[in-house]
Amino acid sequence: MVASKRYSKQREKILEAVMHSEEHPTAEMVYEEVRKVLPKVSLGTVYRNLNLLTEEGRVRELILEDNVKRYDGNLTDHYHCICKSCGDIMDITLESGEILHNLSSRINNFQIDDHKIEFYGHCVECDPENYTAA
Amino acid sequence: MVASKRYSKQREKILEAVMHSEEHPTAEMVYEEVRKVLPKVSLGTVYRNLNLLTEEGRVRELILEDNVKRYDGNLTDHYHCICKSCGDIMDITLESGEILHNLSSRINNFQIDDHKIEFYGHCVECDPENYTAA
DNA sequence: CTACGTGCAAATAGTTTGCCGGAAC
DNA sequence: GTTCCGGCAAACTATTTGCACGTAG
Repeated sequence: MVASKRYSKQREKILEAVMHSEEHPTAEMVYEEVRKVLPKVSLGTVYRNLNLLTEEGRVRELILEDNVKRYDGNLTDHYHCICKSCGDIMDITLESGEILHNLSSRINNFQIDDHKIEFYGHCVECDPENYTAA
Repeated sequence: MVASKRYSKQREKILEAVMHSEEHPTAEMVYEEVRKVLPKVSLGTVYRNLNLLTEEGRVRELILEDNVKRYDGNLTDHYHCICKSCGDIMDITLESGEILHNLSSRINNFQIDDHKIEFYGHCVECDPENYTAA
């Protein structure tokens, strides 16, 4: 049987930090945030709890091109846009999910459970000129 | 001006190893492969040259959920299917590229240059039952 | 001959883990 | 009181880098 999870202030604050963040924080960033309210928290605890919360499905892990784990408190179906200039990561919701699923159901020899899409480009702040051209 | 690249047997063999591999090898795997023909090659050299070849666009870097960089000698537009059981990574070519681009052009405040899709699921070898059910 | 590339080992970044004391229940 | 959890530091994994020597051009 699975061990029951006890309450801990650390875990609570770590979850809050992810949920309240808009910036898909790394473990390090969560650590800095939690430290503001629990100055004695350790980085190890942050890592342990982020893994635990991920396993429980309370947060989502994100691995992008920089090979650093990021965390996302948004549990709804969505994709990500990553700005190649400022590194900003924004959520987008596209109805293409179904379309993709339909398309991909045609793939032979592979049973698809899930998919992941990332868009790379530039956000308005970083490249406003492109918007007139497009 | 960019420094000109000299020939080196190591670089040649490293590129060959990636091109001839079907399994999207990690640096470690490329190292083992190259060691068969150049036993004195060092891991540092493999990393240095994989980065160089990536910059030159001669191979492509792949970052999946496991925090390890992989390399792909297939430079054509394609996506990846990752088997959650055996970890096998297979290439697929989908015409959805255009469809996706069209869909995604509707995204506001973001100029999309590129996108990346990964499918997660099970390959035939790992889950043959699903194919009768579907 | 003059860089550039390699081998080697040390350094770094991100993450995990063992141990012991402290908190939850 | 028992068991889980956190703090700390050491360990680990993947990758990068400095240096002295070798090699391409």
